[in-house]
Amino acid sequence: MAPESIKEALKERGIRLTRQRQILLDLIDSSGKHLDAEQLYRMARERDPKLNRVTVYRTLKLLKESGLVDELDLMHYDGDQHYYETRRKQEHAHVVCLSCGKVEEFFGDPLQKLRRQVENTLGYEVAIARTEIGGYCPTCQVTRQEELERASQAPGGERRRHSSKRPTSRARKKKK
Amino acid sequence: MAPESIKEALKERGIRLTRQRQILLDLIDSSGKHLDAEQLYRMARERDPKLNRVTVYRTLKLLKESGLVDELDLMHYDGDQHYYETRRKQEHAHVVCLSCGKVEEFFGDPLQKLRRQVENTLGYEVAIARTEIGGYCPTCQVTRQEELERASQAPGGERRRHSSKRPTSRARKKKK
DNA sequence: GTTAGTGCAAACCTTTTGCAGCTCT
DNA sequence: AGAGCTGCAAAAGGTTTGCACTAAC
Repeated sequence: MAPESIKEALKERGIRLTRQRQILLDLIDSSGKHLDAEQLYRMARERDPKLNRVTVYRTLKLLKESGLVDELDLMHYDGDQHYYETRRKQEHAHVVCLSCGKVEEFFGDPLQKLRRQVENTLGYEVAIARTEIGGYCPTCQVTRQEELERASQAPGGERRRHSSKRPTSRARKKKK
Repeated sequence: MAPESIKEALKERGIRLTRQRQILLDLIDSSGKHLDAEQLYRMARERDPKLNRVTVYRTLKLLKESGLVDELDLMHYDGDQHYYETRRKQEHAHVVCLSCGKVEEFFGDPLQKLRRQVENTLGYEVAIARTEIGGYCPTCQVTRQEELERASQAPGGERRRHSSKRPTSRARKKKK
């Protein structure tokens, strides 16, 4: 959605287009990435150091409720925060690599079919559909394969193979 | 998945089957509903008043990492907590009514196709797929229609129509 | 007897709320 | 002028962590 039409949409709803909201709208719309509230807050503060974290949350809530942005979880790969993107023409799924965290988007007819089938078979009026897929990207599949081999060769390396997990989100957070 | 095979799977991994875990496993597996950590905790305490909330979280984390249960958000309809269900044979989507909170499950080939296409076109090894759909169930569609009509007839009832939102999760929480 | 798991208290991260003051229209 | 919005401080909700003790293998 073009920045202009977003702003139009807000005006139409009697929602004021304040300086803070313009900054946030710009950031979400132009970044092209999936930003969470904290990242958005940091970026916004570069343009207006007075802008408060609370305003970020309030704006996001507003945009979400107005259907202008979509809220994502991205499989909680990096913690329990939410990510945001402007709602685009085409429905798409988000594919997250559980090993390196890369996020890719998938467009394809199964998504449209899914929506239609839910409407037809369950009689729902679908407002929003979110599909998130966790897996391993081509690059990380190789790495993982090597790790598994190494583990099975190591002495006593059979039990508890699932404990070779990456640090938790909290742990990673602190390191930053 | 039958309780027995879950327990087998754990034993295989060298994970101890403690009294607390048996209780929780039983609850998740037999309830048939989508329970969150807090509900699970309350129910577990009825069987063992000493069982701690932390144990619930730790057990859920363990089961999730072992791929024995799936974690859901259910569109955050009722807050930001997570819900759990034992991983079943058939992949399915969760359809949440944004008005009454009812949750239905949808099985259908678009889900399998989606998975296959992501694997083929992006080259990912898919580990977990989660599709959540928010919408309005047949019953609530009627109610909603009436509300919209009433609103458009009411004096000055045009602007800010999106503010006719239900109370936030936090607000609802307090009422309980 | 080890090692893994538990309970308790305290911390943590993310998000929301109350309220006084500011600002768009 | 007046509703709407912001900032600040404080709280809340959900979840995790550190550590001493206990229980499963």
